[in-house]
Amino acid sequence: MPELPEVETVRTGLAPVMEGVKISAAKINRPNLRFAFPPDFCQRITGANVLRLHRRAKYLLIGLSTDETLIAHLGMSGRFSIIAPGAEPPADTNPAHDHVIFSLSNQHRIIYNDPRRFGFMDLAPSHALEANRFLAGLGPEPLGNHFSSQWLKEILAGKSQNIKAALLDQRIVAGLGNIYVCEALFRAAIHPKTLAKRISEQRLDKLVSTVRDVIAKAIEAGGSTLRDYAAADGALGYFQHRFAVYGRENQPCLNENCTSTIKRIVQSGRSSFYCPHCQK
DNA sequence: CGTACACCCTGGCCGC
DNA sequence: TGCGGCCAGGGTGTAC
Repeated sequence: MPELPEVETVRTGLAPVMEGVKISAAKINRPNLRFAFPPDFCQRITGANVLRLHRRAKYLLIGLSTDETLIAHLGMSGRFSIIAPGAEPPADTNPAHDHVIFSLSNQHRIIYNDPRRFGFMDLAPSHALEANRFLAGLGPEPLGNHFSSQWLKEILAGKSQNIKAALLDQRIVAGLGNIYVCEALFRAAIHPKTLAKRISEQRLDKLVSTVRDVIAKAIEAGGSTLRDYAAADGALGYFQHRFAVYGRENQPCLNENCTSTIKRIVQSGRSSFYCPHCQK
């Protein structure tokens, strides 16, 4: 489900309820999501105080007073819900998929629900997070200073990949998914099939700024709600209303003076949406 | 080595 | 209304 803006929205929703609060109990309802939970998962987090919530790429990072960090990935359909004291879980989630339940010392519960179970959780030492198998090797954050046209030029050299696949590669830039790659390429007027290493530095500059812009705007909008995504407080994102190409096959291109319609092709097994007239 | 593809899983939607 | 087929925001392991 969630790409970087959705995970960031989840983080800002969970932080006020979790930060500075003790995890009084934890329960997992199945031994594994996508992967097995780390050994003694519940035992290791029970009694810990939550320090700060962070995010890296599409990973939610929950720093604990035990000097361990809980790493959570929401896969395609993962959702955290905050249940206030006496309140009921959201009616639109199937309780059969409530896989992890955290009980907090402030009487709130946090439920992790994930029908497809593509999400997963891990624990890693907070002082050596970058060595964790999921976090090691991630590329720069799209909103950070290390993501630049110089970096792209460097890392794309020698690769024979189209730009769509390159931007989905988390080692090249961390946190983009199918939606925001499609949107960024449209705004940068780059055809998704373009061989990445052949894009000029000037066009890479434009691409870097459109990636930054689309991600920043999506975070401001609270992410995109397509099917079941909602922030932890239940709020719906609304960036989906600003999609220029994603999910708009056969609909008119929104650029002024363009009479073309949006096309859909499949690249590396996923849909790419683009305007054949505006993106070269 | 890099790239391509199958696969993990459920649910919603579409067409018949 | 029921059912099969297709599609979905991701990441990994394996095969070339």
